Amino acid sequence: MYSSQLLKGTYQTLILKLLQDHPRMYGYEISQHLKEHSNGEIQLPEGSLYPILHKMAEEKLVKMERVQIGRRVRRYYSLTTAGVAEATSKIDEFNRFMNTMQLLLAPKLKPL
Amino acid sequence: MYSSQLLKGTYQTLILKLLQDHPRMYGYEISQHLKEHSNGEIQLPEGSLYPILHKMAEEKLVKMERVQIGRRVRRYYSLTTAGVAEATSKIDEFNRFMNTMQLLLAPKLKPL
DNA sequence: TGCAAATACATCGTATAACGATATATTGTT
DNA sequence: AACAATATATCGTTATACGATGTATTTGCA
Repeated sequence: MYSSQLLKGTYQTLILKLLQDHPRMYGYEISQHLKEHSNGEIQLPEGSLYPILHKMAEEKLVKMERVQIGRRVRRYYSLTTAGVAEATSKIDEFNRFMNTMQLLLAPKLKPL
Repeated sequence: MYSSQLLKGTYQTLILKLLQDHPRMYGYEISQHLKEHSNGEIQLPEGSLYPILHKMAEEKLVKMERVQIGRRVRRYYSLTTAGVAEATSKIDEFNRFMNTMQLLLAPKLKPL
């Protein structure tokens, strides 16, 4: 696991990216997907996941629909039009950010 | 400027990296260096900079020495032995983190 | 000469996130 | 029957960053 400090501010971007690539996902599915595709390095805890999802719904970046699965109600999230734009923008920003950081953290060549 | 969310948790790493590459630096110098070498994208505000520096001094990652410059006292910071180790470790962690993020945020190829 | 901008450091109060702990209920496995 | 996994939720605490603000010195230039 990376220090929680690093992850801060990236959760929303990661969730937007996942919803960009999938028509709809539910909370638990999102957390499992991140865990698996990061080799266990990113484990989004429930205490963080659900508040983020609720906030994004409030901001109209995602829409939620309840789907009855047996006796259980599952909450699916998908991107709104605003969410699609936000996803693109956040991912782009993160890529630029990574380029800058790579530049700044690149090993300094020892002078001859 | 990147959203402040993204920068959170990277300031300490950036400062450690700078001190790794320079024998000693003072606060204002650090903030100017970051600004210039990021094309203005990273502007570490004083309200963040000095508390971080004080905290790192408290944690014995850096040592501070006052140097008289004319009538002004300049505070130079340099890495301690523990700071050198911490720098290496933080930079390494950030690089691994970037690899993971690049993987997760890579554009998904459209299936044929 | 005078005044603005740059240099240099500092702190307080606020805002935002993230997270551990905890709770609830269902479903599948042993 | 008991336990693990599935699925969602919230409360209270902690960590961090930051805007605003304050002080003082030095440099540049009109």
